Amino acid sequence: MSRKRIRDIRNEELIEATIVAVHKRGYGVVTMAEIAREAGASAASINYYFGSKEGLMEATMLHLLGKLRQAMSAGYATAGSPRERLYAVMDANFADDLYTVPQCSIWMQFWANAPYSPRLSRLHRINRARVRSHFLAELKALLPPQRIETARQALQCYMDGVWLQAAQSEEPLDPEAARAAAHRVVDLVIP
Amino acid sequence: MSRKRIRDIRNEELIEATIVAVHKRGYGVVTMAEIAREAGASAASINYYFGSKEGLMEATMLHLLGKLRQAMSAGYATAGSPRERLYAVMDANFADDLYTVPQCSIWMQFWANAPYSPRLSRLHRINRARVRSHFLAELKALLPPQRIETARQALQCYMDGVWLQAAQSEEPLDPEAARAAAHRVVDLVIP
DNA sequence: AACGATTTTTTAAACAGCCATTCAAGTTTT
DNA sequence: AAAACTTGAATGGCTGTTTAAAAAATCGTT
Repeated sequence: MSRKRIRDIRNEELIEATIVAVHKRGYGVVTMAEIAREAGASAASINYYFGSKEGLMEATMLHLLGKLRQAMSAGYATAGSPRERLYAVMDANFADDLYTVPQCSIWMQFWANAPYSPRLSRLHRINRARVRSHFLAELKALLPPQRIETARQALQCYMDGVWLQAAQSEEPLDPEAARAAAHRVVDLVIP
Repeated sequence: MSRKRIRDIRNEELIEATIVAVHKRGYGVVTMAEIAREAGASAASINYYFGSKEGLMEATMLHLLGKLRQAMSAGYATAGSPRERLYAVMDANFADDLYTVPQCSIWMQFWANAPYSPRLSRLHRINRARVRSHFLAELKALLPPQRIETARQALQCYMDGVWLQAAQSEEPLDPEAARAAAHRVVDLVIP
């Protein structure tokens, strides 16, 4: 039992440290030593747990993807209509514990590096397809078929674009305002 | 005269090589030697012309930003109404000679690295502010004040989001289709 | 047109530094 | 005692930049 526990604790600590360190220095530039220092551990122990730097990055993204998926599922449970479920998708993306500068920063680094790492690009494809199918399912109930694809593109690209901008921000973000803005965009696209 | 010429030729060659090499390998990973090989030159000559790797990157982005600004100006000249000028902004972003995988790829790398380089983040701020003011100027003529900001965000984030997606593409892009889709999004936002 | 002098361009080699990963030798936990 | 965990130090390799010297281009003068 605690054999599992200690490993899980270290994993989480190291992943949190990775998020902070990558945010501070950038994915391509950050070193194992910096991440280790951030976690109060040694570079060697990271390899002990994750095998390599790439393994650590994959685990970190897996962690964030999990959080996002979970937030989305939670929102879906309480939404009662297609439009509310669209709101829920947006709310999940701009949830208080996801829409922060360091995390948007990581996402940005993730996007930028996905084309050069099969493991990362696999995660990227899976996540994008999932979000896409969520959008399509709800839009089908709200729009005539010939307008669905344009609306989906507008909404999905909007979400990406907001994160992209957020990653550049030098001040803390305002998740509540982001959710309100996202709702207005949904209303703009689905009158 | 030809004293200037040779320098300009090398500059352009090296910048083109940078675009290709960064697209192939990623900003943070690409080496001076790889860029040099792509250009058929030596790493030392890059430093001779650009002073450093960061100087080369800045020059490369300056080059792309110039192309974008030029495309936008050209479109503005022939547009006769606010809506057509909005189309023109979109058309510039998805112009045949800008909306290609390698260039979207570079833009992605640019975005990801801007927060860590004062020189790059300066360029980023300038470009974003310029696009923003173009949008605002046209939207002012088309929408009541309280709806302008939401529409601007929707359009600007859409543009960023499409490029972000394009950078992940493994096939050549279809600029004409992208322009048509962008026009539909404009029509969606400005009925 | 020719030619030596001067400036500009090119690069091979040297330099100095940094990095991810491994490993052996410890420490802690079970 | 055995297994799990931790790390300092060593390894091997790669990087951007500088330097010095050669090659090419340009220029002033005849």
